Amino acid sequence: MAVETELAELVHGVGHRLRRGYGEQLGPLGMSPGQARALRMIIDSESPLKMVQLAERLKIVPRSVTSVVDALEEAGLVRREVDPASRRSTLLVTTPEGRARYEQVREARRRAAEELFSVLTPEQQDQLRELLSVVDRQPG
Amino acid sequence: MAVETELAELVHGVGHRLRRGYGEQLGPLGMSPGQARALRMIIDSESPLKMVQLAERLKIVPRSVTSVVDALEEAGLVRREVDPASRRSTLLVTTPEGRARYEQVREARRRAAEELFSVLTPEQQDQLRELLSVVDRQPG
DNA sequence: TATTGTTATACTCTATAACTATA
DNA sequence: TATAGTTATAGAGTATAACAATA
Repeated sequence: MAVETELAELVHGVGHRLRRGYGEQLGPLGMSPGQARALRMIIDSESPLKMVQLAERLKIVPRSVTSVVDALEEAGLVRREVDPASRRSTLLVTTPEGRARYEQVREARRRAAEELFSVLTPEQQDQLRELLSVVDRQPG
Repeated sequence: MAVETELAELVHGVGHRLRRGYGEQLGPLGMSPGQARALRMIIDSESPLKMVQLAERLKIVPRSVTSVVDALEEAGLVRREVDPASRRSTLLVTTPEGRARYEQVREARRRAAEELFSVLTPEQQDQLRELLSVVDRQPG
């Protein structure tokens, strides 16, 4: 097998393990990984995000963001507010419940990642992060 | 952000890029990445695979394999045959078209992976493969 | 009783296209 | 006319549960 394709297979495998583990940790919290990821983006943002901005950060199309935010709003974790600066924009603001839930989500995420990557020494984790950063931060 | 969760984010991002690139390469061939992956497993196997065995190798449940194989069979790339050794088992055999198509699929896969990982030197690619192997080959 | 595969169903993640409201 | 978001729809990938056929 070509060197590159083997790498592809490994990324696939590790990603699979990650989703499985994270999903299990997340299950009791009643959220999907995608919802948790969106909640994180919303909370981590300095200023309230618009739908389009969340789409950009999640690297998905605006229509797909609508579904994710619907779920978060229905769960009472975020609210949609009309942007005072332009009525066609929606601002996403977190509720106290959303922020509380996110603390649990972050802990679940930490546990899942630690479980998976603890086979590596801290130095190896650094190396891995370095290499993946190069791949993930190239244009395109 | 914790070291581990940052790693999780990077694996997610690289996986996303990989699926996107591979999907684009694969589009003209009329196959999804999942179908291509299954076809590869079937062809790479020494002896004809049973459905359960394919499920194990793809790390998905047997029910999910049924759908993938349905698609491959409908496209004329594989055939289901009754196992002479046990009538409740199904053997998966490739057609000449399946094997020809796989050559194209493999080339598409090679191009997608090369495009993504060519920002790394060959030595870095080795390193990355080493590290990911450790993570992916742990039990669980 | 255990194994193999399937029917039926559903959830997550994501997309394109067409439309509405606003700018 | 361009932008922000939504309704409608679809497809890929995966799962659980119940069941039939076979062993």
